[in-house]
This record gives sequence, structure tokens and C-alpha cells, in this order.
Amino acid sequence: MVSREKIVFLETFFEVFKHLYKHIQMKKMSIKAVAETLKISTATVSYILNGKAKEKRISDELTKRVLAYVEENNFKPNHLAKSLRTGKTNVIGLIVEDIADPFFASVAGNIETIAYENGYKIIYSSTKNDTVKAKELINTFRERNVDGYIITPTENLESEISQLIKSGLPVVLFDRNCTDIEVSYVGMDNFESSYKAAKYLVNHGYKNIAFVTLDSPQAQMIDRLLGYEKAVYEKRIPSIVKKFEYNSAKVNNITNDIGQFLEENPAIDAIFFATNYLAIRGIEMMNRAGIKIGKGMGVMVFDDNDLFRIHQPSISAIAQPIEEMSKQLINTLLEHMENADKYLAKEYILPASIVVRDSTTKI
Amino acid sequence: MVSREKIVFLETFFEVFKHLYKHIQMKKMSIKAVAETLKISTATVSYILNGKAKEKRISDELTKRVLAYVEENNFKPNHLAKSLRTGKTNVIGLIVEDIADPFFASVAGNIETIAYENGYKIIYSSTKNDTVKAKELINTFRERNVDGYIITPTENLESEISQLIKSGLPVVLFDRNCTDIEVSYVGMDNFESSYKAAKYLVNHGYKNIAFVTLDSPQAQMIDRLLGYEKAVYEKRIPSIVKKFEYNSAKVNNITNDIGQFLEENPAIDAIFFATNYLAIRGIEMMNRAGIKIGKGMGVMVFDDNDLFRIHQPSISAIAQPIEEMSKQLINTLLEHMENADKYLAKEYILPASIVVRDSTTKI
DNA sequence: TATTTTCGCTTAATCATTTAAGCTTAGAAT
DNA sequence: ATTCTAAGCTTAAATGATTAAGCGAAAATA
Repeated sequence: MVSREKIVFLETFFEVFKHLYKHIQMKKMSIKAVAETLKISTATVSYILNGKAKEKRISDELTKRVLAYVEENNFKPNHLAKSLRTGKTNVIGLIVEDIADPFFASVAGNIETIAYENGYKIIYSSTKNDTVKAKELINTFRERNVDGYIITPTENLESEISQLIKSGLPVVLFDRNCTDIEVSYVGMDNFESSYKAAKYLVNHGYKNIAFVTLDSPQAQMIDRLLGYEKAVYEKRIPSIVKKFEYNSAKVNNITNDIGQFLEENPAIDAIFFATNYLAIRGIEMMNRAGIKIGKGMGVMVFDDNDLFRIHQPSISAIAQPIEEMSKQLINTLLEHMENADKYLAKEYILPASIVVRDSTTKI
Repeated sequence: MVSREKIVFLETFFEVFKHLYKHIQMKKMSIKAVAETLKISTATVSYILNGKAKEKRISDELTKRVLAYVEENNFKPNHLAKSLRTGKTNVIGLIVEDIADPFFASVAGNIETIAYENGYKIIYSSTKNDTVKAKELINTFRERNVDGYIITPTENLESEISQLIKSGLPVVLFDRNCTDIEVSYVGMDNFESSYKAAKYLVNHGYKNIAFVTLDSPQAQMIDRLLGYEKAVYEKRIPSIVKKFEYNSAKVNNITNDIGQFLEENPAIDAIFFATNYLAIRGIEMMNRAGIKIGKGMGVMVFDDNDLFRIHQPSISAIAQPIEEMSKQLINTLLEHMENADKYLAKEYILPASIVVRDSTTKI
């Protein structure tokens, strides 16, 4: 026969044990645990932690007590539970062509600062310019419930992007734009910068300026080409355009191909490279072939780089306004995320600056 | 008077309406929704989706039916709920000194590939070499429940890192190690590479080799210095060490300071730069001052870079095995994450290669 | 005195999963 | 005929927050 006393004893023991046990493992503090120790409800704790104490008419005394306890025990509410409930993850998805590229890495660094200041973390990934991969990435990011997207789109990504927007998800594109959809974009003025740079060459006496570019249908590549063409047409000097296949597999061939191109066109007295990447190959080739950059051969490059500043002779370049672009990018996205209901696409086309160096100084 | 029939009618209507309404919005598919349409329980759906159908004795017929439905409707279970329940986020936290630095950006790019192949996403952040920030970042990542950490530690980060390990969280350090704690590390052999590079200079006739470094207590910086010293002591040639204050605020001064240092030590016939960053400043200065790199002044740099390859004359450098390091890094972490219970610290010290170029070829 | 407000909280549903434990039913074994 | 076993599911309790709605007591108003 079990006595009432014994039952009461056992129950008491059990309660004490549970309490002790919790303190022993100390593992998982939760709003519930906090509420229990303070003998109040989880709702109260939640309101206080979210700064809604006043609004919800929680007494100052209790508010202080809770905050003190939370502070002392260094309690942080579980982010996952919060996200599950609210639907907000405070994560931004960054999809670039290649995070290892200094340009994108630099942008990643710049947006990180502002994002973290605003409580956002960034998850990145690289498309390697592969549309299939880009689509996959957008989907994984959707599955992960990221709050906003920064994307350098590949080709044919319009439908995925417009679907994001239709679903009310904030998106800002950069570097490359997508035509035909209403989406925010931050980039530089490729046409104007290219025109200005080419005009600089034209005005400084170069008569046979080659434009070396990629055979790509990307808008910004076309703009760069058109900028160059405008400048040469205006002065009625020949347009000499060399397009390379856009295929990173054949990196090494490009160096040789540029050499061949120059041999076939001996009249060329300046080269305007449409990308950084082509320029590095070209410069390597010219150095090897003993072509004197600056003296005899002018060089201008789209996209500046430490390398061009240090090179002997130094190389003139069009410098993208990376910092301004990054700031505009993340601020536009933050703005979209704050007013997630009404997406008003905005475009920011920032001007680039032309950094004149030795390579365009005749003799 | 309301008839029973009317009540029944209204109730039925309401049920039908609710059903229709759900179908109209079609917003949030969930395991629950799937289960309801297929008239089975959520548990069954969950088991099937997690590949436990056989184990849980779900009939092949039902399994197929569920998979087909899920496939057709492109349903993906909510990752947040999953993470909340299981405690796994499938996110890796990457904490580097600066994501914008080409070296770290390159590592970020390399680990991304393997991480994504294994279902992990990466969230990054930069310490800017600030211990306070580094501690904050570790805490934010903990709050975010990342599954594993890749960290380039700042100074005095030992306690935070050992706490991570005590909590059973997988950590791999890289680039810089932490002494005194049992933690996995992937890095290069700074002492040996530095010794080999310095020896190369010594063996090629340079008699007054300056070592330009940062005044930093970081283990890898000390190793680099010691490697140099071993090489010069062995040949009984003078050790000329110049330490610069480690303060990124004074970037521009460094260029001038290096110039002054060279003026004060006219005997110097070669410079060994302990970092990439110092070298770029130094090369810039030498170019400005008309000092002939290669002829008269040998140059060797720790950490290779596109710039050093393209520079005229090209600059000899110690190339970190970035790809191998990245692979080892992420694979070690993945391994730790798979056996999260038993953390066995491993060290991988990879050898660097010395890339000999024009700058160390006398005359 | 009776009623209404206000205050200061609590209750309980919800978010979307996972998973241990339990419950039918049919067929096999006793 | 009865019990046991196994197949094939389901039930329901977590996971840890947020938040609309509610509730009792005290204070204010009628």
C-alpha cells in the first residue's frame, strides 16, 4: 500500500530533480525556460525581448527583471524558430559570376559591412556564368528562405527573376541587366565610359585603335563596343574589332590569338580591351613579344586592377566605381526589404572614371 | 427560428469554402498539405521524403504515389522547420580576415564548389583582423546555428574557439593557427618556404638581403622571419630586417617608408617581402624611384598574385597551394561534421612552391 | 452601487517539420 | 478458436519562437 505521503514525497522529488537536471545540463535555454524560472508566460518574455513591452503594457518593473535575467544568462532567442514563425531569415543571397574574381570579391566585402550593420548575413554562390547553375542557385536560395537577392544574371534568367519579383521577393541585379523585366539594377554606364575612353585615345593621336572583346550578347558588352564605335566613327578612323569566343576553357589560347591578331594587323597603334581578363592575357603576350606598351602601342582597359597601376609602364584603365555601386546595391536591397509589399524597380547607372596612365601617353 | 437544416447547410458551405480558399491561394505547400490531399498522415510523407520508406515499412505503391505527387508539384519541405527540429542548418560559417582579399576570395570560391556539392551553403564574414569583431562573428554564427566553422583566427581568439569545440561544433582553422588548443588546422609551411626562398636568393649571389615584414606576433609571420634568418645565418651574411607597424590606416606611408629604408641601407641588393601587400607598395616605390628590379635589386615575395606574373620584369614569389589548401580545408570540415560526436583535431601543413621569375635573375 | 475602462498579464494557436510510440488489420502460428 | 506477429500506417509530442484574443482585478466613470 502506497501512502499519500509517499506519493507527495515522490512528486516533490521529481520536481526538484527536473529542476536540478535542467540546471545541470544547462544546454538549451529557451524563452519557455526563461518564462518558467521567472514564473511568467512566454508571451511576456517574447514581447519584452522584441521591444514591445510598452506597447503591450508590461510593467517597467517586470521588463527590467526579464531583461536583467536575459542579460545575465546571455540568452539569445533561437533564430530558426523565429524565422519559422515570422518568415524572415535575415539572410541575403548573393549570386555572382565568380566570388573568386577580385571585382566580385570586392563587392562582397563592401556589401558585407552594411548588411551586417543592419542585421543581415550574406550567403554567396557563383554561377560561373552557367544558366543552369544560376537557376538552381535561385531555387536553393528560395528554399532557404533568403530575404533578398543580389544577382549578376546569366543569360536567359529573366523568367526566374520575374518569378522572384512576382512572389514579392526583393531583387537587385548588378553588373548585368536583364531587359524586358521591371527589376532594380545597379551598374555602370558602359556605353558612356567606353565612349569616353575611346575618345581619349582618338584625341591623343592614335589612328588605328583595335577593340578586343568577347563574342557575347550581354548588354554591357554590346554597350562597350558601341561606345568605342561611336568614338571612332565620329573621327572617321577605322573600326577594328576582334571578338574572342566566350569560353574560359581556352584561356591560354587567347594569349596566342591576340598575338596572331596583332601580327595580321600591323597598322594597329592602340588596343582597347573590353575586359580585364582579356587585357591581362594581351599584356602578357605583348611583353613576351617585346611590343612596347606606351611607346608605339597604346593600351586602355575596361575594369581597373592593382596590376595595371603597378605594371611598368602603368596601364590606363576605366575604373568601375566599386564602392559606390556596392553601397547603392545593398541600400537599394535593404529599402526593398523594408517595403516588401510594394516593389518599385529602380535603376542606378553610375559613371566610371578613366584613369590615365603611361600606356596611353605617346612617346 | 433557425432550422437544423440551415445550420448544417451553413456548416457544410463553410467547410467547402475553406477548402476552395486554400486551393485558390495555393501559397504554402507543406508536408501537411501534401498529406491532406493524398489522404495520408504527415509522418508517412516525411518518412518517404527522407528516404526512410523501406525502414518504416511504407508500401512501395504509396511511396511511389507520394514521390510522384511531390515531384509533379515541385514540393520542397521547409528548410527552417527541418532545421528547427533537427538542429542542422546545412550552413557553414566562413570567417576570414577580408573576403575582398584575392587570397581569401579564392579560397571562398574553391570551398564553395565542394560545399554545395555536399548540400552546404556558406555564409561569410570578415574580421578585418579585429579580435572584438571576430568574437562577435563567432557568436552571431552560433546564434544562427551554423553546422561548421572555417576560421582564420585573429589574436586572442583561443577561448572562443575552444568553447566552440567543447560545444561539439566542428571547427577548422586556416592560414593562421592557434597555439595551445587542440583544433584542426590547414595551412602552409611558412618556415620551410621562407627558408627555401631566402636560400634561393643567397645561392644566387645576393649578399645583402633585406627582409621586409610586419611587426606582428602572428605565428606565420614569425616563421617567415625565422626561415629567412636561418638562410642568412647559414651563409654568414647580414640579417637586415625591417618591420612595419601593422596598421592598415597608414597604407600610403608604407610606400614612402620603404623608400626611406632603402636610402638608409644602400648596400641592400635584394628584398624579400613577407607579404603580398607590402610587396605591392615596395614595387610601386621602386618603380617610382627608378630602382631596377632584377638588375641590381632582387625581389622575392611571399604569396603569389597575377600581378607578379605580369609585371615587367616579372617578380619571383612563393605561391601558396590555394587549391590544395581549400580542398583539405573543406574536406576536413565535412569529415568533422559527419562525425560530430568525436572531434579529432588534424593538422595539414602543405608545402608551397617557389616561382622563380625575372626579379631574382641577376643581370 | 453598478458599469465600464484600463492595466498587466496569460492562453493557446501557429509556423512546418521529425520521430518515438501506438494502433489496425490480416495472416500465421498455436 | 485464439493468440501472436508483422505490415503499414497514424497519433501526437516535440522543436522554439510570435501574436491575436482573452481574462481577472483594480481603477475610473456613471
